[in-house]
Amino acid sequence: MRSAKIIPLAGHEDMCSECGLTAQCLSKDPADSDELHAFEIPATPRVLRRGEHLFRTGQPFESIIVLRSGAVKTYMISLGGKEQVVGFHLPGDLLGIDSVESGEHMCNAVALDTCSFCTLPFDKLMRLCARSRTIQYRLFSRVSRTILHGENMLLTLGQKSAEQRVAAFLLRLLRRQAERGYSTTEINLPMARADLASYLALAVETASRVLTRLQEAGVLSVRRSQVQILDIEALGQAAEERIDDLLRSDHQRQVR
Amino acid sequence: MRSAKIIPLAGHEDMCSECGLTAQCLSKDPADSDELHAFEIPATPRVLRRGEHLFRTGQPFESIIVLRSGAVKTYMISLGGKEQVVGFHLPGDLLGIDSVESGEHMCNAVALDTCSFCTLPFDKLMRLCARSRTIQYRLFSRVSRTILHGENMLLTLGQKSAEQRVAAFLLRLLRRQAERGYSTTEINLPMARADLASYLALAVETASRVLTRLQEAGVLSVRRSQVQILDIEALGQAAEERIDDLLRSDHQRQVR
DNA sequence: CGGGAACTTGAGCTCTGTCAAAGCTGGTGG
DNA sequence: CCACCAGCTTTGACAGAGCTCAAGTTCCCG
Repeated sequence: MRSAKIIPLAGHEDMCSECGLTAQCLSKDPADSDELHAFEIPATPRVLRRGEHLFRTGQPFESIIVLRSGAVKTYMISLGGKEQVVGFHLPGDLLGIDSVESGEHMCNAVALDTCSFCTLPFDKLMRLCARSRTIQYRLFSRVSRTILHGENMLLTLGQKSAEQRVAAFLLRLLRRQAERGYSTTEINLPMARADLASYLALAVETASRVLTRLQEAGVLSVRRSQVQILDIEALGQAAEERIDDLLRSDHQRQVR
Repeated sequence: MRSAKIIPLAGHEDMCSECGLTAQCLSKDPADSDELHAFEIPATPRVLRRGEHLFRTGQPFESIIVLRSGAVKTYMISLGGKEQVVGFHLPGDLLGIDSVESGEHMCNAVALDTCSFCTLPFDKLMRLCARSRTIQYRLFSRVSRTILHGENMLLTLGQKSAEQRVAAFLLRLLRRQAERGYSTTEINLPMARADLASYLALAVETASRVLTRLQEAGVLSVRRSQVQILDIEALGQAAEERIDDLLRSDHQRQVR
């Protein structure tokens, strides 16, 4: 096991205000950023490289983690010793909320590429919540979204075929990228096929074959981790999902 | 669609203090019960009969629901119009937290038998959280447990066979009954086979066959919704799960 | 007591998993 | 700078767990 050397990010004392993630993080309101600061939140941002762990099962849970850049996968080890991926996380995502009750981490989190993150000590966060309604509400919103996403995963695993699952997965990635202002035609899969497959409850070979099939059908073009979406409508059909305006072919962002 | 007639439970003005669920609900501390009261929480408990809905997809989300008795299933309808069960809920469980972000219910909740529940207006609950650290913490604990359970479901669906899933499901039910002080040898399945199967991402026929097979193996005895556990160790093996002391054959409760 | 819903059982088929092998690729060391 | 190697990915062949369709059986409720 590689040990996780956590590197403090130099030269950034006041990250929250210059984070660029404020819309993704706990509060949109700059005023709240001061509150975060007053509560000594966040601690100095850290950086990890690919393969290093943010935390492991059994370690004491003390802080919620806010991912600032990079990608992280969370996974559990079954009694049989096999790995099961339970989530992929992008900048702005919160990690660790599943461990509040037990007080120790219930899964493992590993960097899929170089990533940086803030740690919000949970007790401080709780105190802050009691003071700031905005932040309290944002936090519950996030948690609510997490639970909802889990329910949607159940629906996916319960009703969709291998092809539909992979297509739906790609759509979700695209949507998340769109929300963050990234490309809606190109995906750089940060995870290995095995991870993708595990997450979707498929065999690696099946996941691979599905991607090949989607490529042969002209829906997309894959080369290792590079995925070009050629026909988003077709991808939507393959997933049996509606594709929202965020992803429509003209790629116009809805402005309100 | 049957309309949900919500019947106020007569003759109970101060339910929280006589709820008997305090250990399951938001606070163990009787003092906090006063706080709940001071915030006009809960509203008058309600009763629903089998088949009636607590809420439906798209209805405005205003209150968290605490189930007091009976059993409830939550489900979503996929684009194809098929029903997907996403949860079964027992007394003490919280319903609706997945809908905070969107402001409207994202799934349906229906009573599997006669059940009673309290509604906690979410805004009042938020204000209460800001005042009582105990309740705030308990609420986050619950939410954390919910997320963790979702992750465990992913693990189950990703790695377990039909037989293992059914066995694991029964074990979980037993464990929940044990926590609530009910039998650890007998289960009265409140849901139809179809619901059970949907939840475990199986066909009805498969679920049925698995139960038959477990019966033939002498692990349990099924008759419609009545399940007698004959060999809990064998059930644990069938589920590939460790069985905790709560369920050990002597049925002694661990006292600390 | 009868009808319908829920459940079980059976037979056949298909999707996906498993096993095996070959192809790529990026990183490392000579 | 190039060659090699380990790990990741793809492809192929095959088998089997679980799904589908269909027909019984049981049970509940009116």
